[in-house]
Amino acid sequence: MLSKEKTLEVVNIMAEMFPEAECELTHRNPFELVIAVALSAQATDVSVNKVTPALFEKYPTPEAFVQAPLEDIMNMIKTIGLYRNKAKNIKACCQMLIEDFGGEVPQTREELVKLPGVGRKTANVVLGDAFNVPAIAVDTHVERVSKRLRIVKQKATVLEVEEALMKKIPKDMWVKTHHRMIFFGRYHCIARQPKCETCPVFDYCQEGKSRLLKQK
DNA sequence: AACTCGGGGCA
DNA sequence: TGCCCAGAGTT
Repeated sequence: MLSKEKTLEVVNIMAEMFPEAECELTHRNPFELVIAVALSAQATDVSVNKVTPALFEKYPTPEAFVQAPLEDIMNMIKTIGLYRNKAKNIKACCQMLIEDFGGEVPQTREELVKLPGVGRKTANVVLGDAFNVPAIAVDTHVERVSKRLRIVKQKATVLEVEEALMKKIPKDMWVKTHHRMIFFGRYHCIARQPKCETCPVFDYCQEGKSRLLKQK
């Protein structure tokens, strides 16, 4: 496995690659962030950003979503896939926000994951981006990059990835690290065709080396 | 741990 | 055409 020191070096190199790396999901407040990130499950950030502006303009608050016709929400998010469950989750989520949390987005992980459609990953994004609470959200990019670099073993679970990153990276860097790894995974260490030939962290990457050997 | 949801993007 | 996408919920 990649050592703590080298993991930190790798993250710093990623920071140089994407100095502006931040959440690409459009959001103006914690509430919109919760909904937008929940909608992004198994969908691209690009496709989510296409539907959220109109959605939040029409339904800006939990109260508005609760009163909205389910059919209309479904129709407005139809292009992102999994839209039936997601539309129902939005309404149920908003209902719970009103009934159990006074209409405000809760600021602990235990409370956040109670919200329908909000799992550990979404909760961690909200904690980090909306409330500045240190957390590492492990999505497909973070998981893939961590495994290719052997920061964790190949068969590690999502939770094990999160724990390993928390152990190897200083707490005050958690949120930024998460964004940098996502950018790195999205634009460089791409799932199907990683750009190993031009990769700044190639020297640290076990999978990159074996992949290049295989090509010959 | 494995399975399902799902339309759109891209090769 | 086939594979995958800033996951969550259920079994």
